Amino acid sequence: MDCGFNWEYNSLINELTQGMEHAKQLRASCSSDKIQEMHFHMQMILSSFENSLSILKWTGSVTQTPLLIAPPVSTGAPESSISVDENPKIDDHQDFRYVSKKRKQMPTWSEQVRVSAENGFEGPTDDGYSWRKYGQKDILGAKYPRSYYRCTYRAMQNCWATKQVQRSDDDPVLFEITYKGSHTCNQDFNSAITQPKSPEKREFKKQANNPRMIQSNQMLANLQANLRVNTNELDKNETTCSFPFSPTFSGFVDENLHFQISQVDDNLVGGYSPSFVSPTTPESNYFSLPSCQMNGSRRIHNLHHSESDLPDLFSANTSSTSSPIIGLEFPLEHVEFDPNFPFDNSEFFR
DNA sequence: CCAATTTGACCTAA
DNA sequence: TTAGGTCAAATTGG
Repeated sequence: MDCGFNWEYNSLINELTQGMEHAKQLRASCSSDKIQEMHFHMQMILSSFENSLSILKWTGSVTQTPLLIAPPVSTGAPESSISVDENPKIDDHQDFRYVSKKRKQMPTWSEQVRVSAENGFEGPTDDGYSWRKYGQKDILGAKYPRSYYRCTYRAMQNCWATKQVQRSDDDPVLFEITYKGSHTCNQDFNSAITQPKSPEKREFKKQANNPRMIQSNQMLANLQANLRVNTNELDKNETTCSFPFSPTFSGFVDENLHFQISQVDDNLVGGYSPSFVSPTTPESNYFSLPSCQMNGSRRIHNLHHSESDLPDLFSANTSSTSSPIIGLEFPLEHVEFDPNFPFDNSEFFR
């Protein structure tokens, strides 16, 4: 059993274990009056079932896939481990540097996130995952540049999840976040090692004395009553969209966090998982164990985000991405709520 | 010093 | 040919 299959097996065990735990807690909640808690546990149980089924479906499909070929290990690029190309070129390093057909087949889904001014733009500062910005591009016809992020643990844990962030032309408080590929990393594990100060906090410190920022934040706070986090347009029409792990929960209000997770309607859940795509990158089926492990010599940063893109600060609202795949205890517990949320909103007030 | 971000160059797909 | 996506050297910042 190679590392990849091990991963699916462990994920499956993990999912089922979580499901059982939540079922137990649900049973306990039933004896009390905790409706919200019951709702939450029910969602988690459903999520566990869906994820488990997805893992099984995917594992089954992969074992029937003749294209799962061993790549040249030296490249280390994702495209090298599996290819949907009928004539995969596994010798040419150049062919693996840029987007391949396999990458294009990665599960893709979008979210529209509207800036919430509740609590003066306070909010979760991340979506539970660590992202590193690797590019920004001016897009033809778009007022704002598009930012490109990939998982921080790409090299460390061979996680090839990426996301693109595009601010809406018409509505500057609305951001379209496109996720490509699901996380195969265990960010819980990383976060357990250290919890460094988030870049948002560093950024805020930097900007705290900036009068313009103060004014902007005050003005933005005035929008408070009218704005809400919005994740309900998750690109239902995109047929290629497939989401390996179902949204974890929705509509859950955590009174301790003073934060409302946006509603995700039931149709959306159903529309997310029919065509399952690998919960892990195919290369994780090939690479041996070390690629799945942490590099202990490196300093591990967790829950950090770009300082330049607002949606990062709110993406933890999106139930679809808020839970780490492995080791999920309770995603909200890992969300940092930064009251000093830095937000370069100067563009609004030019 | 090290890690994250920025940004111009490069590559691919359409 | 060109727009979009990615790389990687330079820069920034803790």
